[in-house]
Amino acid sequence: MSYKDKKVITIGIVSELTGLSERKIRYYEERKLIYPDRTKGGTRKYSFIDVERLIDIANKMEDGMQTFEIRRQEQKMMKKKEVRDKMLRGQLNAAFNIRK
Amino acid sequence: MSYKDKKVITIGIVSELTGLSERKIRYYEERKLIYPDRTKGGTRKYSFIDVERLIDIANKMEDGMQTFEIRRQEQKMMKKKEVRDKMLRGQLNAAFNIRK
DNA sequence: CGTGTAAGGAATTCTGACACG
DNA sequence: CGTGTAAGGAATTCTGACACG
Repeated sequence: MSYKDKKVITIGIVSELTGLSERKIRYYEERKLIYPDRTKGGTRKYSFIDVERLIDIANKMEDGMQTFEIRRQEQKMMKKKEVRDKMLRGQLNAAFNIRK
Repeated sequence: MSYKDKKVITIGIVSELTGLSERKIRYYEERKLIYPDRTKGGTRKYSFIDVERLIDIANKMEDGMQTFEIRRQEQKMMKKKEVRDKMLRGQLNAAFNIRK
């Protein structure tokens, strides 16, 4: 796992990096669009990938998309990816079995 | 500038990442071994490179090296790098002048 | 639905100092 | 010299709620 995925940034910095208010950032979490980690004390911690994702979310919100639509769109992408990966694995297995 | 160089991590997280006490981390700054940024409020912000550097410092401290030695050693490395870069630039210029 | 804001409290960080060795 | 700690204050973050639309 690279530095991009390490959850180490507090919400104030994320707010500066993205230009989004802390209120918005917390709200997008409430709407299951983002999943920060927490310190023992309860402070949120984000990764650079989260920051990139928030910027992406912000763009879609500007385009008039609603949070549930963004979430659904994301789930579709994940589904597509899963199917693609499953097929790829199937082909790899087939290729190996042929050799046996 | 990559994510590694972005100063976005607060001292508590850096402490967890490096295993060093906050006291030590602040002390190494006082000794000019590390240079965090600050928020408007005065809270320190570190980069992943700073974290790597702190781990390096910790190792040298364990080896019994003193802070001023670590600083001096670092300055020597920088000096070497400067000379190397200067020579490289000189050769590049020479190569271009030949073509003219 | 998405977001601003005031409210009160808790977690985090800051500095300067004293201590020990 | 390097580091722990108690002290007091300031900056940061948290949650739940009310407001508007």
